[in-house]
Amino acid sequence: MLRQTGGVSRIPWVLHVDLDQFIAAVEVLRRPELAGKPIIVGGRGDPTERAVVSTASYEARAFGVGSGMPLRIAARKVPDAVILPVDHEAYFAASEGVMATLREQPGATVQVLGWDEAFVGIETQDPEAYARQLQASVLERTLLHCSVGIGDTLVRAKVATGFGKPAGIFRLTAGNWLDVMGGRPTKELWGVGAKVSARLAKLGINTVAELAASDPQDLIPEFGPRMGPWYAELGRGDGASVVDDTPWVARGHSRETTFQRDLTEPAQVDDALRELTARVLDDVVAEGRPVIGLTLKVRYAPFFTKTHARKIPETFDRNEILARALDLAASIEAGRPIRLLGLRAEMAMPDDARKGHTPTRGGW
DNA sequence: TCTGGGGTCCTAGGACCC
DNA sequence: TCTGGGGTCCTAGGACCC
Repeated sequence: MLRQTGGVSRIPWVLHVDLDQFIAAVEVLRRPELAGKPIIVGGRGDPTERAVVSTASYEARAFGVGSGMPLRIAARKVPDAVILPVDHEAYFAASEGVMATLREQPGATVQVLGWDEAFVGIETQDPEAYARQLQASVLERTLLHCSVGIGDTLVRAKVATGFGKPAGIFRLTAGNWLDVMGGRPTKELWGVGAKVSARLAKLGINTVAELAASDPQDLIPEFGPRMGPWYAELGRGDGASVVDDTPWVARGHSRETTFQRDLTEPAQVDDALRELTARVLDDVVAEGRPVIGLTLKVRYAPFFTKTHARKIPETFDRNEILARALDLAASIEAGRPIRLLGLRAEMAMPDDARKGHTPTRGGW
């Protein structure tokens, strides 16, 4: 993959750029007096409500607070915390500035992964120098710090970033992957969570090195024909190395509501569903593509989730879709208190928009 | 008084068809 | 009386990510 350009050999690299404590950092930018304090951002900023932590500043993380934690538990851990409501517009605006800066970098192909992270594909002799320049540009333009992972595959670049935090740079390639990651638990891999790591352990695979050494065929009985071999590849850090800036096409839209008090009456469920349907369909209308399926998600108290899915004809109008949603609600278990209701509309895809079938699950 | 809200993709099993 | 084999579609649920 070496390419000669003007007598200088340029090598393709994947950079993974990740903003440091992004949401908390954006809040500090508009309220500088918060710098250095433990900040927790989540829900409406009220720790007595049902909500979870979106981001905690490093000062709050020192108390054991992390994203996904119930807000009231987090508040209990850090009595002096500054607790702020989530402000999507502000984070989106800051994110736009960051991504625009990345796209301005010479020769960069940018694949956005979320508000606060992106892959950047480049060809260079010196990826560290490129990364430092990129960090400086982002800081100058947005006043935000980021860490950069350098890799020869997407997976290695993504994992490398964790070793660069905060505000640093780290390189992971086929050459040092096993030295750095081999002894670590499989759960530290991007795409392996609690459940999969436990199933791997059942097969005697506990570390990344053990997963890397496993025969992909041996993983098929446990994980299926696609995911089995994919996990083995993940253990080696292998996989795609091309950053893809193809514009993203949504597969569907969903809305969820967690009720501060559990719903108990069918009429309450119907009302909530009418509202959710209206919001989901507004999103779908903006896309201009027909709805081909509905999924109703119900979380019963204390913590048990059920989904009900239905295909629907592309020709359905708003009223027919609402009727089908209410119909799905009829399958809800009567008498059980309901904590959360969600509705997802799956949309027909444009003809050429289906990408290749690499298991990705939310990321790339 | 534990548990967000927005997504993506995979798998199993039954229904159905030829 | 016994009960193919291959394929596709649909539903339900699982897992993971930011």
